Amino acid sequence: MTPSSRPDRPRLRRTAGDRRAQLVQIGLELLPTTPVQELTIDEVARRAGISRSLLFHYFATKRDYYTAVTRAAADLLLEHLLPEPGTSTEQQITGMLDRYVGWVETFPQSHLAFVRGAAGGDPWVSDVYEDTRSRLLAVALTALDLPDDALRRQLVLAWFAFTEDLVGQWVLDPTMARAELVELLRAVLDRLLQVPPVARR
Amino acid sequence: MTPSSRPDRPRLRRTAGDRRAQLVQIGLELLPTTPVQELTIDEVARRAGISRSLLFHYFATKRDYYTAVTRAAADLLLEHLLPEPGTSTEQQITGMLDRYVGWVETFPQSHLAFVRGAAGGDPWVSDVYEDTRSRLLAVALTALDLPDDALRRQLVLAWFAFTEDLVGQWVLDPTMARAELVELLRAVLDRLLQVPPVARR
DNA sequence: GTAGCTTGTTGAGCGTTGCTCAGCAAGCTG
DNA sequence: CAGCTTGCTGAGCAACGCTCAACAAGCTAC
Repeated sequence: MTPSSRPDRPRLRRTAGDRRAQLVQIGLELLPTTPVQELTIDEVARRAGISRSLLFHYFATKRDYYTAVTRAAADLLLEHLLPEPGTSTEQQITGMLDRYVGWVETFPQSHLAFVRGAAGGDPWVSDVYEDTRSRLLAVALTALDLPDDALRRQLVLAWFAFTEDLVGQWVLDPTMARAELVELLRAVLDRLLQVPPVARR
Repeated sequence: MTPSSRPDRPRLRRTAGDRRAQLVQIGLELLPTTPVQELTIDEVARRAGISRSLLFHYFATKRDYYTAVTRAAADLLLEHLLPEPGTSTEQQITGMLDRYVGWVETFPQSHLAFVRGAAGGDPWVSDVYEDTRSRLLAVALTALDLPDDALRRQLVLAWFAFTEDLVGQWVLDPTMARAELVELLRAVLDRLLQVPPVARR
């Protein structure tokens, strides 16, 4: 394109950590527009201004690469959702919910790509997704101050799926105010946790 | 491998319809073990005993092919779930739920592959998934004899996600009797449809 | 300063896979 | 058996994941 833009600059080296971080960062930027598994090594290498080979120096396999990218995305989300430890149960839960909705509102594409891509096809990536869900579950159970028997775990996880889906739809077609959405989700979880007696009679 | 198994049989021709059906069928058989997008044309052609080229005669693109396969899988599921028109509302809903759980119990792999693959990466395949959900929604709303305002649609769709997730977990770790699971899901839907006032105050 | 080492980096190239295209041949019709 | 339709194939191209031997940037030691 611009042939004289960088005629023969003296090829600079980065530290291993820098390069890795840069490559993952590029992956994160590509995630919203590209289904995870369709990231092409060529494209990433081109953006980073390096050769394909170098990418394979840092990530043995394409899978390794986009698994790392997915994990990074998951970590970002998780970090964003974590409640401040000091506050009350109610505030922690509502806060997480609210931040989650905000996140989806801010990066709808990104979030869709993550949820879908992560849940999709590749077992490796699914593992990252499962793991993230599981960590979130632990946080939620702690915040709710609930024991984590198998049934309750299942219910809360399924409620995650409910929430993910509803928020995803709501972003596309806001049928209510944002605060109401959060309140609704909170109410559903509340009622849900009162249901379990069904399984115990 | 077995060099004399079919030495020079006189190459038989199938009708276009037959061939298409056979190819889709092969795709359906491969679905449980293979993430949709990882179906390789070579493998399918090999199983069908035809050349790669022929597959492209019927499906212009690999995407076209596995979209067709996914749609076929979705149709199978839908057909299996459809309620008998004569029966009562309650029986229709419970029946669908029961058949759904049975389906997931019978083909856990297959179902997982469908849900994940369908929700995953590729927009084309996601469309099939969305479409199936939407058709199921119409059936459910009719069975429940509910008006389909936007909010209710969103809630029932989100409940689908809840159900999908919970049943998926339950199959891996049956925390209750099957009948109880169905009853629980039914109860959750019921309470959910009583919540909407939240959005209307 | 320069020899020497570590290690970030590259280019050439191989196998697989999605896809194209020109042409062959099965099986019908007259 | 001529002629037509159309199911079907093989050769081959481009893109992509991945390998490997070798180059060179930038540090340390003398």
